[in-house]
Amino acid sequence: MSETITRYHHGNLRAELLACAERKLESTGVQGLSLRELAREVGVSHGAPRQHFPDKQALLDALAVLGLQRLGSELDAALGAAEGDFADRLIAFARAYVRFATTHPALLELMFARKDRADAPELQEANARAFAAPSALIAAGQADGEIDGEDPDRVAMALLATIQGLAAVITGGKIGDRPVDSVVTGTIETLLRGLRPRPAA
Amino acid sequence: MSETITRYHHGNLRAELLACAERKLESTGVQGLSLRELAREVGVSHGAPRQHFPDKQALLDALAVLGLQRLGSELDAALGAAEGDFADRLIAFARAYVRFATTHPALLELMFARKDRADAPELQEANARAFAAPSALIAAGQADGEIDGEDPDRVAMALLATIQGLAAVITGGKIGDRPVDSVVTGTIETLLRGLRPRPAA
DNA sequence: CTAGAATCTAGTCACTGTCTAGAAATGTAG
DNA sequence: CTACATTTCTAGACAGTGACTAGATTCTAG
Repeated sequence: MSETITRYHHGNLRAELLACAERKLESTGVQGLSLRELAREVGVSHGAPRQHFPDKQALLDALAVLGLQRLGSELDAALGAAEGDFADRLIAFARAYVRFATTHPALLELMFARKDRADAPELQEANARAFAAPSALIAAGQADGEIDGEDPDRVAMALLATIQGLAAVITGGKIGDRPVDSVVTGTIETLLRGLRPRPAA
Repeated sequence: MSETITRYHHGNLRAELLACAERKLESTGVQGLSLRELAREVGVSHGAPRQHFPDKQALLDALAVLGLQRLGSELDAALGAAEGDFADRLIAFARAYVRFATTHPALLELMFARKDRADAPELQEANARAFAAPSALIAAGQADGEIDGEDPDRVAMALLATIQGLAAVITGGKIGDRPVDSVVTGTIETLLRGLRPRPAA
């Protein structure tokens, strides 16, 4: 912004690398992300990124953490602004999640890429933090009797799985020309109807 | 087996490359798949694979097609052996799908690699063929009134999305120590309960 | 038997991620 | 202000990769 002068010490290489990487990620995918090209675009030698990320995977992990933080913020905002009953709030959450998934598909892929990754605790922590509000919402719904009891977090898992699957189907382009929001709303309503306790069979 | 003699012409390089690639895929993931290493393991020069696959992506596409064919076979077998009512058959399908997804996670990732890939029509054809039987099952369920009408293939999409999401959640390791089959069964039953037409609200 | 096509080898190129040594800038006592 | 230590960046090197090319070898029609 204010300083276009190329100093020897860049100043905030780490942040700019991450920003540039995220920009590139959405356009070229994970495959087309090169540390050297990144360094070139930021205007720094090819070995410079190593000072801030010991590994390419470290850069990707940092990107994933950033993505989880942003996703968490958007989910929090959506749930904070949501009004109405339990179903309305749950649908608001689903919509926000799907919106993020369709807006940043490559980032999402990165965020949920590797399975265990026990070597990256900060990733799991960021993950838990991002889904704190939705988890609380579902727990509250169960406490209020909006959801059939049984195994409490098994139904939570079913809900999250469905929303995740919706996002995957939509980003996969298998939705055709249907409006996204109505598909998401309809699916969640259907699932909720099956989850709601019913007086008699 | 019968011929360990290394002839100049390998005989069936293409098939063996695919087999070796699929073996490697499950152990190292897509990232750790190298054309040169593949050629080395099969005992052939590094340029040989190019005769059968003009591109690395072509090799990956062929792998995906093979995977879709195998998935289709397993789904057909599961649905063919399934007995009982609509719900039982649908659950059989879901279980077979999840079993495949958990057994070959890297292959599945390849099969549904998020891209339009309009340049690979054989992939889309293989995809349609693999899901022919499940689609027919769902359509039959709708025709028999087992499923609430509305938009016919919107509910089909919801079902597929849920199953796909279940597979993603399970391969992601977020299932804990719960038994896979009961989670799958429970989720599908819940979803079906919501889909079934009910007399009154 | 003999062209011609199919198949494989070997060499090359640009590119990548990682590693190393050292230069340049910054920070910190004295 | 000076001298030293640390951080940050540069530059060069290395093995490995995917892609391309020319040419050797084998198979297969005619």
